[in-house]
Amino acid sequence: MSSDDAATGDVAVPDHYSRAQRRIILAAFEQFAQHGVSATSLQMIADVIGVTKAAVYHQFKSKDDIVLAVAETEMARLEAAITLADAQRDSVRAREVLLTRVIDVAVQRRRLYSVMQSDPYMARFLAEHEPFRRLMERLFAILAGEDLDSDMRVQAAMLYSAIGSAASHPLVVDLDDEALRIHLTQFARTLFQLPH
Amino acid sequence: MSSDDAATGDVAVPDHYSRAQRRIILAAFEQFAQHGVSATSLQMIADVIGVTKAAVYHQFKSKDDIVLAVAETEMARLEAAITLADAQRDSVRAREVLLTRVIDVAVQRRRLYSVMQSDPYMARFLAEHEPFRRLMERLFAILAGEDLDSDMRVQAAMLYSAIGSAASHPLVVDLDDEALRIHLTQFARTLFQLPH
DNA sequence: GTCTATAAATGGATAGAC
DNA sequence: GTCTATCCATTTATAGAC
Repeated sequence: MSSDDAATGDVAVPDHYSRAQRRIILAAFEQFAQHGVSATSLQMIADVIGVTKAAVYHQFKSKDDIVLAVAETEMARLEAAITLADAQRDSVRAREVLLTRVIDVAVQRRRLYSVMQSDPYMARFLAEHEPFRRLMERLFAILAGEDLDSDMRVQAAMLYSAIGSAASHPLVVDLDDEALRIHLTQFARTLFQLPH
Repeated sequence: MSSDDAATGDVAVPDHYSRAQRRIILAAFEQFAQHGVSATSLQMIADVIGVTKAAVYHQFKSKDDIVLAVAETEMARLEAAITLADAQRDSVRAREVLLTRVIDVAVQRRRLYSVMQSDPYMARFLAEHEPFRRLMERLFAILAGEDLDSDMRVQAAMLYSAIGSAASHPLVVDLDDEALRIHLTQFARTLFQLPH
């Protein structure tokens, strides 16, 4: 049920995962964010849900499959933002919309988001994951505008990673969502008035 | 010998570590950068140096002690930058000097640097490490200027984490040091012309 | 300073009962 | 879908010889 989805906050978990799988995905993400992927054992995930390791293995045949499911879930949020941006009439508006959405996601997810961007295991995992690479291609293409200049793509990549790291910085945890959103927006807007 | 230090690039390794300990620190950092702290075992570190685990344990009594030594080594670079900045006559120059040095360190260290800023294990470790917290206090105080406004400290924290993440982004690995330095400098300068 | 050997715990993963 | 029980590899860490 979609009302159930909204309540548990797992709106973006792809349809093809069962209820049991979703509980694992959410618990895993929680632990990944707190301890990092490598330091999170299946036992820890099982403990959070209140089942045994074997029950977890019944839903996912390996730890990497759980990492993949977590990645897919988070990628779905980005995908939605990119698709919305692509639907805009001009590239300037597309960039505007994408930035707003990316900042929204970064604010809502905060520490969770940093797992995707900076966890060493996740980074390696995503680097070899084609769908993720394509997603980043699309994202940077929109942020860089029609500009084929490689400098702009570097700037876009820097901006994107900067948003993620700035949103999850310890000094920022005290800010409420609205304040953080304002800071990040100012941050991004300033950077895009680049004298290039 | 200092010529030896320069050759092996371990200039910043604090004096009180022996040659054997330095080799471990350098090897550990290498592995931390590649696999993350949690995913790096003492066996991996020992293999890089070509000794056994027991030899490593003879130099450091626990893995956390190695993490600490790595952190101290990297903090020494930051400390040098901050001390130099503090020696400037006015706060504007101090900020200028600090930014330049921080960017230098970020460029030189690149992927190594991301361990300090984004590795989940290291982040937890440093969060409870008083000397590191004091170092960050000093750094943000200089970046924020005399401005006691908490907004400026947030901006400073964002800028600092942004520099680190931007410097270690995959899309940036192809850039040579000079190009990266220019990008990061432009990045930082743009951000500090904030309309506040 | 380095080695072999080993302890004790935990990791990922599987078999088979309920 | 969940459980108990188990396997095997690897982990941190120590003891004691050279």
